[in-house]
Amino acid sequence: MSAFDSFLIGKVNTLKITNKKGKQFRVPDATIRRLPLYLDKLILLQQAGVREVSSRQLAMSLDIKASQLRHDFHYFGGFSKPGRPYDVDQLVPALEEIIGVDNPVPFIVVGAGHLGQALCNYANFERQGFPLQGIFDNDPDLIGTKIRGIKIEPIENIASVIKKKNIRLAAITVPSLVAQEIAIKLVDAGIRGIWNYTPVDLRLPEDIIVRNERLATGLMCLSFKTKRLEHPELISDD
Amino acid sequence: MSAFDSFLIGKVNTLKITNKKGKQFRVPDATIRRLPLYLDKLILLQQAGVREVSSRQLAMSLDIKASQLRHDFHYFGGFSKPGRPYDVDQLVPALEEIIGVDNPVPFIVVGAGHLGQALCNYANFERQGFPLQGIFDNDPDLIGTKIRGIKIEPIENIASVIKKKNIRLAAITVPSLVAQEIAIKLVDAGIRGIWNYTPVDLRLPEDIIVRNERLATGLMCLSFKTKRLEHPELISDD
DNA sequence: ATAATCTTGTATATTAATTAACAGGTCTGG
DNA sequence: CCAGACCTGTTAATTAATATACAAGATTAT
Repeated sequence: MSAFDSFLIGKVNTLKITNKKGKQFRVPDATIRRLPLYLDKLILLQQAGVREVSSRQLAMSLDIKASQLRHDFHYFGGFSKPGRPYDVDQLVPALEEIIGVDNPVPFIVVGAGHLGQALCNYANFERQGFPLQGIFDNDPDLIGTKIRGIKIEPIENIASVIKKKNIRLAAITVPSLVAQEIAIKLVDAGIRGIWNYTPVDLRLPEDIIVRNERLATGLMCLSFKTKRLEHPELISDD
Repeated sequence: MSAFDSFLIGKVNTLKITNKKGKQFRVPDATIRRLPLYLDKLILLQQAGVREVSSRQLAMSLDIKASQLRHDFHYFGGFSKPGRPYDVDQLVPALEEIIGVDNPVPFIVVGAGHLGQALCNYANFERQGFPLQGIFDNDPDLIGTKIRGIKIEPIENIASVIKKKNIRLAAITVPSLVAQEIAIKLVDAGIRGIWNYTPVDLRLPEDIIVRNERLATGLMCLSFKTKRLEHPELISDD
């Protein structure tokens, strides 16, 4: 099975990159999407004490073809000595740099409802290089309470926190009605990437990256496929 | 911007479908991925009282090309009278049937940690046709407590609930160590689709649909793109 | 030393997905 | 009644993504 999200929808910010050999490539979106999965798996291997991994092994564990993995890596160049498998301890930081998590990337969560709280409680973000630096909501009952040691602040504080801590990424889990308004506020304060959990199509300047996340999409995809496996009359495989 | 996840990784269960005109198509995975987004948007339009929508309007609101939307719909056939835009009240149930949510699709959540609780608390699943029918965990402190009126039950009860309520879909948010074991248990009890929030590559029979979800992936994609927009020397656009 | 078996990088071929183009149908205003 | 502006469904063209193939280096065993 394979991937799915808002990342599929909308204009693709095609990125060109110059690799270490000075050759220019347009990195396909499909490749960009796989980079975090490679990194994720490599970190697991690293933690397990694995020092070397071949494209074949790594690809197999991700259910993709080894050639595709090599093809993906090829855009960035030179991850291994010729004829030798990849060195995990070398590949991890290389991928971290490419993905942009070589230094911690702080982010904030705006909207501390159930979904917002869940995001805040998800400890793995920190481990994966994304320390949570602020939680904001306008509900007086929530303001002042803490999640994972971080105090929920009123939304009016957002701009000053963003500027003070130099934050670029924000997740928004606010009610639809205020989503656009808050997104603008975030962008004005310096946010460059928005992780949008609301069902609103945010209209923002072109250089702001928006990633729309829709939880139910996952269930719908599962539903589509399981339904057809259970009702073979809907499918025809020749 | 566009989509991104585990949906991209692994073998694609290519589905063929016979449309209303008796013509057979192989529905591309990319199309399947967009169907829930179409439905989602159409329901919003329906709630807003919109009766008709053209491919151009609908596509624009999703930031895709109208021709792509028509191309996607084309696999399933006849959604509109010739020359006329789509009838929202007609299209919604048609898409619901295609996606398999024309009848409610019950699901369960296994693992009631922070992430599991967040999923359970996300009210929109029910509204979108996925009523939550059970929450399971082995933590004695959690068993018996309620989330949205649903009591957390011990994992040993899973099989009987699945069978009694005829459940096909399950989300798992359990610790990695027990993920494979629990997945097997679910499949044995009748689960056909697994929404996997653990970082484990589940090894299951071929006819079981697995959708791997990785939260941090979203932040990584944002990070990759914002980093390159902020450091133009990494990009070269000609 | 050399054959067998690993490995990666990369060019080529194949397949999939997206976009464009357009034949007809509908509707509105004049 | 006809022109212009919509509309969809469908095929064709284009572009993107994936898979194959293989040259060349490394390693191991004999």
